[in-house]
Amino acid sequence: MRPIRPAFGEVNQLGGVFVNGRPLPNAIRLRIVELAQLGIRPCDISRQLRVSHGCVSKILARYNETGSILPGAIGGSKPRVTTPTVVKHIRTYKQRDPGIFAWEIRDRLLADGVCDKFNLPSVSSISRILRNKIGNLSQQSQYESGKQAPHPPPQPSLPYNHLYSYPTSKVPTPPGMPTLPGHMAMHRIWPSSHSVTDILGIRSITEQQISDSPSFSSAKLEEWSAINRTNFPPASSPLVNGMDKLHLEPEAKYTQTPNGLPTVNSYVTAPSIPPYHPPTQVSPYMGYSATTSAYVTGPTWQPASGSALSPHSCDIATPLAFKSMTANRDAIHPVTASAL
DNA sequence: GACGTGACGGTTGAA
DNA sequence: CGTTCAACCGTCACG
Repeated sequence: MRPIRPAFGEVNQLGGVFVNGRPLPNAIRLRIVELAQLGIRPCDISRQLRVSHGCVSKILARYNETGSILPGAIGGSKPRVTTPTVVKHIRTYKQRDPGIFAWEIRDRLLADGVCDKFNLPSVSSISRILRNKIGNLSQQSQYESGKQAPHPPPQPSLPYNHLYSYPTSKVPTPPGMPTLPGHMAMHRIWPSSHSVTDILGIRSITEQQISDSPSFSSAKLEEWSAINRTNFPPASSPLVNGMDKLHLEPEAKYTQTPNGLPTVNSYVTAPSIPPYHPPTQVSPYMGYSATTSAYVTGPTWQPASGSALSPHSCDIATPLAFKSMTANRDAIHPVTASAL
């Protein structure tokens, strides 16, 4: 499993609880964007949610840029460009033309469709490959060329390369590919994504998944995780960035949602909203959950009561639809969490 | 006072 | 299986 994480994150200057190195719960992120959309100033959002203004600024900026409220993919490595297939092709080229230059190989990789411009190895990479992996080409090549087609296998490479076309989230904005405009980013693989528009107005897939499906949990999560960096869907590559950010890792892992979502409660005295209660099901990340709840339900955040709200609570008219949606999520996410 | 930004200490996950 | 490395995180402080 994972190392036991700090049972109680840390407390920032505003009194908010956070876990160093980890993203804020999606609920909070969502809340930040929501409030911003409602015209609340970032500084007020910061104070209200007890999130540093730098963070608020960052999240809003990201949202404006990508249309996603989700954090970027954390960890992992860039997928290698010099995949076995690529190496194989390079070898083949070299075999066929021992005097070929690295840049020529590069061109050929591109021309032959072995690579696209985004996963095309650099000349230096090719040189390295030639040096390290195909160094003994002369001998090896003869041997291999014997059993391998003289010409580069047309397709076998495709699936593989395809997979790496836009490697991962780690390469959100490949050279030549400008960061996606927010609106575009929002309508990618997961249309609903986390756009506030969707979240506030339209029932996004997410919401549906969560609120419509009582059993929403592992299945959907898997589905989501499949979108995550780990199992990156190659097909979505061009829009990878935004999509990638849809990974729900933080939410899922932290079980933050049950607690994190709550936010709504603080703003809305919605009778329909179930009283906030700490999840009884403990996930591996319970620690964080707890903190999150503290975080969210901090002193001025008394969701359950619905009355002891932050000063702004009454000023904000959160759409009812959203309220209920959130309430639903609130109720359901513990399951999600436990499923993990 | 509001806000953008970079340093910092931290986590994560593929290699 | 532990380490490395490069990505990301949020906070904080500065301007």
